[in-house]
Amino acid sequence: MTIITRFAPSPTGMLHVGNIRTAIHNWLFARKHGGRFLLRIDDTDAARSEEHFVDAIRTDLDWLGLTPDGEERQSARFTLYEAAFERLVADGRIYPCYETAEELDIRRKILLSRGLPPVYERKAADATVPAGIAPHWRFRLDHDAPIAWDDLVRGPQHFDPHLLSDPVVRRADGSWLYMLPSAIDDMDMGVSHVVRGEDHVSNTAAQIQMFTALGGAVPAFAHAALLTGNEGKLSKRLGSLGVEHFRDIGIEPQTLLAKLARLGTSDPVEPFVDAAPLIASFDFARFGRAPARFDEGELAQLNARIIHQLPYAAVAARLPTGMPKEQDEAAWLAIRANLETVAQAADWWQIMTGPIAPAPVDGDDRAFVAEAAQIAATIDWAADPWHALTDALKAASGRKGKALFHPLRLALTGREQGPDMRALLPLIGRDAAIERLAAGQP
RNA sequence: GGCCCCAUCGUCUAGCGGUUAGGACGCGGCCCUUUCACGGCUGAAACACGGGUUCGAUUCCCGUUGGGGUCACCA
Repeated sequence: MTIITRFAPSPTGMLHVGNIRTAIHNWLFARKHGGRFLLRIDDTDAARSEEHFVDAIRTDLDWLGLTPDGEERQSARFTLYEAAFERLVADGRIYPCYETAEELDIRRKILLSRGLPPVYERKAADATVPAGIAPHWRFRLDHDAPIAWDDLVRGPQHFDPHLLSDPVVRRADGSWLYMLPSAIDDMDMGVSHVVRGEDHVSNTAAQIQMFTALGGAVPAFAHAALLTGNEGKLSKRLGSLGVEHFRDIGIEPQTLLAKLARLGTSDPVEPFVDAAPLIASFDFARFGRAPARFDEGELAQLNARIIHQLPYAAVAARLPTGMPKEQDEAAWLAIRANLETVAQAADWWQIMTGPIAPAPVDGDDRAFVAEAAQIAATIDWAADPWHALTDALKAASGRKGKALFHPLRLALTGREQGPDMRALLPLIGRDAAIERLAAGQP
């Protein structure tokens, strides 16, 4: 059996952390089993769907490296829904309703205030049908068919249909609601595994009866526990954190992938630059059933660890210019361990290519730095100028340790700390180095 | 309120009756390093509470408390 998963966002907003995690789960599961990962744009709600969100979704998935193996759009599949709808109406599984939204709302509140589950109450078969009102339509749940499935994350699940409302599947104006088209599409697209968040479990209960009523096979389900914010609550912030935000603060796609693939599982979050180990270890059996906390601080630290490993090829296009081409890679390798974001490379690039502001060298060190400038002009710059320079200076000045190297670093880079000078000095270059040392006083 | 999940270090978790309660991230210390970072080693750090069951409960059962989800003409 071919594994087919789908990610089905509705283009009513940007993708956020929760969405992205669901997409990652679907992608990982399909990849692991050599299956197909499909993107389905759930845009049945014409009023709220916007085309630029569709583009944004594609762009975000692309940035994350979650390339879909196919794409569908619900707005292009209405005839399919129409046919199924008519069949279900003929079978008596879909029936017209005439209550107004206000009516239903009041009824719900009454039920709730009496401590009862706010479930939709069907009208008697002989109830009077109001004239001149276009009906909306509900799917009739089979109250005599207990609902059960073996969830890949949650284990055996059971639902009593009496506790569920007959879901509204179509509005009075003919527009579709999520529930039925989703089930139809999952069948039609051959989706074998529906992977989504825990907030969908009760939908699954109703949709299982739809699959059956439609005469199709019921797919497997995996409902992952949701994410919470730092405070342990499902924060609004979490819902607004999108790919764009992460990209803006310098988070790499690999970081998001590594974090979201493992958060809430029993596998440790590790700084994988490559997705292969994430794919190999992906298993719903390792998912916890309790909500997991998404922490931006932890994400930033993971990001740094990933950047420290990023090969030159992965960042070359984003690096600043100004470095001789043959030294570009060496420059990246020299500084990457000191970065938290790739954008910070610009600071070190400036230091390597100049110009830099004259460093505030202590009065005591000025003569020493001046001496360094003279020696720098005499050493061999081809091999290891840093050692050549410091060795010569050690002999000439008698200085050693911090007193020896600290004034040099300061004069050469303008900073107290940074990458290994041995790697940095050749990249700064002979002339610039001598100049900076000579100008070692403000 | 009904129904459904869940409850172990700060965080993510392993544990499936008898364990020095393990790992990862973070944190502290040490080492490496002529700085910082990286890396290596090491340390501190947890079974929500109350009843049962049992020779023995972190583990099984019930309850309490707490957290999450859901009960839309949103997805």
